[in-house]
Amino acid sequence: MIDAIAEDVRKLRLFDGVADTTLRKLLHAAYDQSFPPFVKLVEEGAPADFLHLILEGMVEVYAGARQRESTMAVVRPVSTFILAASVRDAPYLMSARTLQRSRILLIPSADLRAAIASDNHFAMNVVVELAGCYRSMVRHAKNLKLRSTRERIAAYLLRQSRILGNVPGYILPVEKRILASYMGMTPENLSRALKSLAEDGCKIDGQRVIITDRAKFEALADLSPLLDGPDVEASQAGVSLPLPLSDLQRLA
Amino acid sequence: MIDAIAEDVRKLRLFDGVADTTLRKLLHAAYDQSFPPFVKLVEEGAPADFLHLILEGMVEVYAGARQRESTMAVVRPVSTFILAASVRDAPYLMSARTLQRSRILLIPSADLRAAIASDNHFAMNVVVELAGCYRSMVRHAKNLKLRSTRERIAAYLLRQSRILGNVPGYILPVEKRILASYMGMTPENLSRALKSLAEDGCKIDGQRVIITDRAKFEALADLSPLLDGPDVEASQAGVSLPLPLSDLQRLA
DNA sequence: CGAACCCTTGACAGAAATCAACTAAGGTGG
DNA sequence: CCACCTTAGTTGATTTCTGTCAAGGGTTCG
Repeated sequence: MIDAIAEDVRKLRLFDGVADTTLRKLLHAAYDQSFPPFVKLVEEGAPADFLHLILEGMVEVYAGARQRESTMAVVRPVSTFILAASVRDAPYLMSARTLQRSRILLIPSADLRAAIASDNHFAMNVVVELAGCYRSMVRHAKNLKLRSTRERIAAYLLRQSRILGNVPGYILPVEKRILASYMGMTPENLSRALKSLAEDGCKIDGQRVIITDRAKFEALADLSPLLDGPDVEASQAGVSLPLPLSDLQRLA
Repeated sequence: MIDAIAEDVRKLRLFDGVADTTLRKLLHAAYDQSFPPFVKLVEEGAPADFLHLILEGMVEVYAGARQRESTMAVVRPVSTFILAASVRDAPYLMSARTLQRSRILLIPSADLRAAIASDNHFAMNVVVELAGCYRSMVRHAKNLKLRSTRERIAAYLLRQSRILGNVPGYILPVEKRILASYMGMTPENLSRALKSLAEDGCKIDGQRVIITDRAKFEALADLSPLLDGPDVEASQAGVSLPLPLSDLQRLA
């Protein structure tokens, strides 16, 4: 079992170059489990007993307070989520639920901390991963505070295109209501804003996005590495922007 | 010189229990420098050549885009800022400037990374520190997305009171325009909102805050560890909420 | 076939940004 | 020591934006 997991887990930057003994210690008490869609994996406020790695599927990380709820990230393979709570042995600050059937690897937080303490190389990987998570969250906050809703949406849509190789069209990777929540607006507001983007060079038809006037749309989105991240780093970040890499998302 | 610094630096959780040899390596090429108020220490987009530690004074961490600008944090001694960029050898995502005369310790990022790689204990400290920074930024984002402006303000004001030992009154640690920016609103809006809080149990007179009806005000603020942090953790986080600990801030 | 649920659209109310004017306080230089 | 200047803060009027409520279309799934 460990060997089967190890193969998938090796793809993770977090374990890159880590000694086999460390990996074995991390995996010996780990669970590799498949969950149906819409299952709550993590409850905010609960003690962080496990580090979660998503191997397959899609997970929404969200937070709530006083009836309200907001999507903080959508995580796709292969990456970790809520690493920070695990290493700190602190309560989760965010909840998580599957959006699709998902395969999740659960590593006991105590084992994680032990591995950090004993394996220098692994510790360095955790540092880099955590720093990436932090930078993702900084970008998220910056987006909320420095861009208008139309700009946020345009930046998001153009970013997706760029990640897929500057394709002119693609399919939205997540439901619009989740997108709306992620970007800090209501679904109604997103709907209206998307419609209005037609005059800025981007047409949205259902789940399909078509960039009709790239130059004009780029001017509105005004992508910047400091707000949107270099492509490379985006895929390193554990808790990051939705990363639509599956074939399904390419426009037919 | 190193010994003089080492004494101050030892207060930092980041260096707690770290071997003297590591500390010496970190400090041998470090600068310990005093800056006047309103000096830019860090420019976003620039390569992260140094880890910054604030030993005395007050530093504003902020970000800009397209004319707009937003305060992301106000940092007080003794803590680090922009640790993530340093360990990743990546461009700063945020700028920083002094708000008062401040004493800053600058440690070359390369030395920092070398120390992480060679000293396991230090690496663990960095992991914990970074995780704290991450959690602070998550809380900041959650505040923006889950609370209304009045709630954000009330939570901030009550948090300060709590940090100072549940005092009924105190002096605001930073200018209101910076507070407004930090909380994602205009100064005008903050001004009006502050005034309106009188009917919710908190009177603001200039820089002075007086909680007149604690029960009522607590109900509005609705503090939660998941949004505001436990007192302990707040002071651990490197990039964190403004922490008004100086005597000046206690109400006469 | 019906029941959810997502998305859209419209009408409205509320909140926030903007613009402008004014006050107050602190610092500078005569 | 005072006049002046700069800047933070406040207040008001107005516009723009956003959330809310309500209704209807479309899809999926039992």
